[in-house]
Amino acid sequence: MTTQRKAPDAARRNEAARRAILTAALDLAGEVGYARLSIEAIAARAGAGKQTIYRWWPSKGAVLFDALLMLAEGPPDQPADLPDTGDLEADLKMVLRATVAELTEPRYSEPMRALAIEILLDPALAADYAERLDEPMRELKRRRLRKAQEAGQLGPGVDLDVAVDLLWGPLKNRWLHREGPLTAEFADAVVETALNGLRQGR
Amino acid sequence: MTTQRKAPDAARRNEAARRAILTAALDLAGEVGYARLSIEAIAARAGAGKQTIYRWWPSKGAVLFDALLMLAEGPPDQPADLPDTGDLEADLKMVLRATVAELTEPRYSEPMRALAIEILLDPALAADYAERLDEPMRELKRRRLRKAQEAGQLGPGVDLDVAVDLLWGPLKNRWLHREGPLTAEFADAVVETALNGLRQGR
DNA sequence: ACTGTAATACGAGACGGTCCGTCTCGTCTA
DNA sequence: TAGACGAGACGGACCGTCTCGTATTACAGT
Repeated sequence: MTTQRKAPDAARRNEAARRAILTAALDLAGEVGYARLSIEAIAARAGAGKQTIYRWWPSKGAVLFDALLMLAEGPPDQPADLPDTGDLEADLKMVLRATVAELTEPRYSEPMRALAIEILLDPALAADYAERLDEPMRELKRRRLRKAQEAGQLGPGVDLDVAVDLLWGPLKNRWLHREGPLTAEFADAVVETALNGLRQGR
Repeated sequence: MTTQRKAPDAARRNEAARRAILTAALDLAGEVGYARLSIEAIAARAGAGKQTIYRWWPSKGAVLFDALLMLAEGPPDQPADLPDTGDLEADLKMVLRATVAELTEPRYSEPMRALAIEILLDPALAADYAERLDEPMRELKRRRLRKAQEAGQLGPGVDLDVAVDLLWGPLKNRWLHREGPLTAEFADAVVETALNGLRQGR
């Protein structure tokens, strides 16, 4: 058995300290970016001891992850499914535009970029993120595309994972690598081009 | 005027030290990955003083960049253009498969991932990389696609930058985020799906 | 319910460690 | 003889662990 460092007692946890730490992490990530985001700075800003952070989170990335989850919990608008009006192109444009808006929103953008970078460096965090957020989201996307495929709106030979990569990959790339303007127009162009194919154009 | 720290005399540069440093950086990146790659370790491995590194490179990422350029200079197979046999699909598959092979090659993969991460953290390095490698490569890709478009093999409304993102973006994503197996089959699927569009399937 | 007690999370910060980027040193070489 | 070189000392930033009192909390026993 793994010699488990005695687990802290969740019942006695200080909720105010938890929120202060997550808020400080979010604010600092937005202000100074990933490169200068340190646990010491988070603790100082939150008025917390470093040990309080190390007691409840395994890494800086885990703090950021929780902080972003907290931020997303404001309005509990967690959609159980992607929109399905029957018009695949319109639905995809709506979803990708929403993704663009989210990735462009200043309050989210820098902390999310910091988290994305941390994920590249930390396999454990990557696994956690994949399990709790990425894979569920991908499953929603696959499901919507599968329904379209069953309705004959998608070629029967299309690999749904490839389709997801084709639609969402370009957005993620532009965002993470700051390779170009991330606009609703770009989202629309990606959807149209992916659906119709390069041969056919828009 | 910017108070320029007096530039070192390139004529007196020790070529052996330069090569030792670049080789050490490459080896260390492959062995311990980005997270534990330090300038101190590079200097120690190369038998060089730290100052020698700081004298000639502005950052750890710049060393990695030069190291990879050195590695790529073995066989000077720099293609001035992407292949054009007239068969766009076959040409694209060939190029994307080559990209997959390169990103999969153990000797390149880890150092390139380390460089990619460094680029995310260092705007100056990002600009340098974009100017010296990424933008020229993108221009080659656009050029090949433009010829296809002029030959009527690509829809006239297709934005060539979107097309490049659609074709190469999914590969880059899978590679950097280790999101799935990076195989020739995946490259082929991306090319086929992007060309024919999701509606049409393969 | 009330209160006493034992447990423990908390803020603060000291500690040794790694790595940073700068700065001397002699030494060697072009 | 000027300047690059290897070596490494230096102060500083953070790391992750630890040890302090202090303050809260869960859980008695009445």
